[in-house]
Amino acid sequence: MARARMLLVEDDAALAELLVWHFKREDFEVIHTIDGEEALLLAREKVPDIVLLDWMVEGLSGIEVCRRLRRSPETANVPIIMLTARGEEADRIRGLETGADDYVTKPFSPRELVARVSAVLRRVRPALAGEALTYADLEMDTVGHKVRRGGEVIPLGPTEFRLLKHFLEHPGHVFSRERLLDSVWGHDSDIESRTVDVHIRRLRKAINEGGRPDIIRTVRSAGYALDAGN
Amino acid sequence: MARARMLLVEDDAALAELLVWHFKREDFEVIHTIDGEEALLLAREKVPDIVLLDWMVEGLSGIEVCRRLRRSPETANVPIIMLTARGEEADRIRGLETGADDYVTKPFSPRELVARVSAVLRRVRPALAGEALTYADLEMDTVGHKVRRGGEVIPLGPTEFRLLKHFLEHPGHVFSRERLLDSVWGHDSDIESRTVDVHIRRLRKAINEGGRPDIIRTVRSAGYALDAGN
DNA sequence: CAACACCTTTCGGAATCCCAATGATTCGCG
DNA sequence: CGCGAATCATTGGGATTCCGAAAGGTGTTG
Repeated sequence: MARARMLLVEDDAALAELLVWHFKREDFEVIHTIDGEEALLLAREKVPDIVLLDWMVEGLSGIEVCRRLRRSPETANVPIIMLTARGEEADRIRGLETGADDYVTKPFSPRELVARVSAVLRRVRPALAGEALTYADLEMDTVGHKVRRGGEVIPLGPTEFRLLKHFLEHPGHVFSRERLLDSVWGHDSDIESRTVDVHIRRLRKAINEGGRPDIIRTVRSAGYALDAGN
Repeated sequence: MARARMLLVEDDAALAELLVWHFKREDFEVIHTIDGEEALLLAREKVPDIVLLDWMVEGLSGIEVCRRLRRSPETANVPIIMLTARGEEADRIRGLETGADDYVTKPFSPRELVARVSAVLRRVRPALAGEALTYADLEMDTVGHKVRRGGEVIPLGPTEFRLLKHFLEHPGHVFSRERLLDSVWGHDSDIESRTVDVHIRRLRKAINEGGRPDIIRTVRSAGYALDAGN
């Protein structure tokens, strides 16, 4: 699954294509439109994680799109980066004061834009900027204490959460029950090592809900590991 | 009281004076130093709301200061804007990837810098930028001490108000009772952590009035978070 | 000084955890 | 291949921890 959903509003076809290519390579899901009105509809339909907005687009001016996005509750907190050929200071200030999070003037390099997008996302949705732990179709938001598989939220008890976190921090690595008790429970817990089995089972049950493939591998006489197969 | 506390790390005396003047006019409390080492000490002593950091300063390089600020838990989330004469793309990208929130190349106009600072603050600490805080259909007017949900005004006690404000400033983030006591009550309050539960309950009761969906999530053994689901 | 609003502590109930016993699977070896 | 031994999976119940609702306390205001 994509790292983040981006709405790109840009009427210069060549530039748009270039940006789409770059951000897709960065594992973004990019939705592109050239029209301001349509942008608002698209944003409402499926709220994006970030918006790149050209100052001059069809339909509505970029600044008006920005203002309307900010006014609507669902999209009020979506970060917006303005793209423009107008390098005038007054325009830049106006853009920022309208509610844009950043303002980039053409010509710019795609790599710098990627860096700026990352900087904004890091701030707004840390889970989207690499703060999240992922493995295969599993993702864990450590800050929000949330786990998803294939986009669906998975409820976990505290111990299962810590257990999965430990696995996600060392994917593929096999851990003995004793080491898991050390790392996940704490150095001084006098818990039966068989108890680990129980929590492994619960974790499996939770993340394999609905017939998904098991991604926890049992290594006989050694322990357990996170492993999607192959 | 000042709107926000700024730490300015800049060794060009003329530029520093200019910036101090501009930001004081914008009602910032500006603390100025020309030295990287001292900047770190000052930042730890009284955590600023935003840092302006010149790339080349005495003592340590700006980029090193940035990295160390990020590494220290108290200052890890303070927004940083890099100022520099080095306009090279590689430098800009490097600055952003180090954890800077924005990167401004000299020469720049003070007015634009003010606008960029405001844009970053609006994002990170909206309350400091005089902005309304919003999340889903909730909105808080920090200046007028008013909270609405779906347009309807919700009456809140002082503690519930501060609590909600803290959540709105860090949406999605799970906070332990201890951290909430620190952030919302104050560092030196020796209050039972159970008390937090009660205020959470009241907050819930108030904002969910009339059968609205609960947007405060309880994370067992971890704390609470503002979370609209999905 | 009484009424009010707000804050804190207490206590019952529910979610979660740990353990032990039983059943299932895998491995080693003749 | 087949049998025994070892390891793992599963289940249910008792103990524990943790959360939520009501009662009790404190300060403030008119």
